[in-house]
Amino acid sequence: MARAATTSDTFNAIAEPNRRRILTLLKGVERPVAEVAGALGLKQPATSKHLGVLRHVGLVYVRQAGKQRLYGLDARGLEPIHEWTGGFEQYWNESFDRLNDYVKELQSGEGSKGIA
Amino acid sequence: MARAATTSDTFNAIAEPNRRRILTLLKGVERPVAEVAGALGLKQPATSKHLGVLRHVGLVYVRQAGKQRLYGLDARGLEPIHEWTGGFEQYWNESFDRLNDYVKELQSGEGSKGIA
DNA sequence: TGAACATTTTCCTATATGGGCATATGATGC
DNA sequence: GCATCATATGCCCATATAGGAAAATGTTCA
Repeated sequence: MARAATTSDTFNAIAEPNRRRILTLLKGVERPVAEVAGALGLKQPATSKHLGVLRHVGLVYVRQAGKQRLYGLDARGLEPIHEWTGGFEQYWNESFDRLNDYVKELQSGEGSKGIA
Repeated sequence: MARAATTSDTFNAIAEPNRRRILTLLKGVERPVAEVAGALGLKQPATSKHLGVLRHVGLVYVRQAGKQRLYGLDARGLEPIHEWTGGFEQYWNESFDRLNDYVKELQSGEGSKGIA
């Protein structure tokens, strides 16, 4: 089984670097596809597909403005991810100490293999 | 070009649901591979591969303990993601208002196509 | 050294992806 | 309706995955 469809999972949607760049580009500003494409250095069709994925997971909305379609940010979908990672906050501080202890253990001799 | 290798990008590493479950399982507890596999309902080799990916991006460390290899959480790699999503916090509140305005605009008649 | 346990690695398959190109669809204004 | 601009879709390719099965490697202990 391959990975879960990017179109249904926000984590997967933002796993693609260009899509993260798009979200950043849309902070506070609505932009037409061509403009996003230019900023990314991608062809318009590729950009359109990325926007489509972001739209499917709801991170972006579109509205018609004349001949153009303006894409805008709907960041609400990022909150769950922020919360999920936030649930590890207590550990990424603690990690330092624990790993330091582990390194010390290695240096004192009886550790087994390499770290990481 | 396909997506950046999951082995080098934390965003990509946590895009896989089972890997997220693994990280959760390792909160505050080191566990041997077999135990993780049991909890996930995956075969041991598949689990080993997921742990390998997490190890490559540094979200997990291993240490030998007798015949077993105990995996532990190193959550530091999640902080950048927390920060990245945090950079959108001001927008996921604002989004409500903006989208509400948009919806109102649609209902009042002159909007163009569908939302989202 | 050899047996037994724990985990990793290799090989294989079905599937999903990103991007390019060419083309279809949609929207505007005449 | 028609020509034109803006975007979306269909098709193709090279590549990356997840997971299974089988075999290889590593570790402990007698």
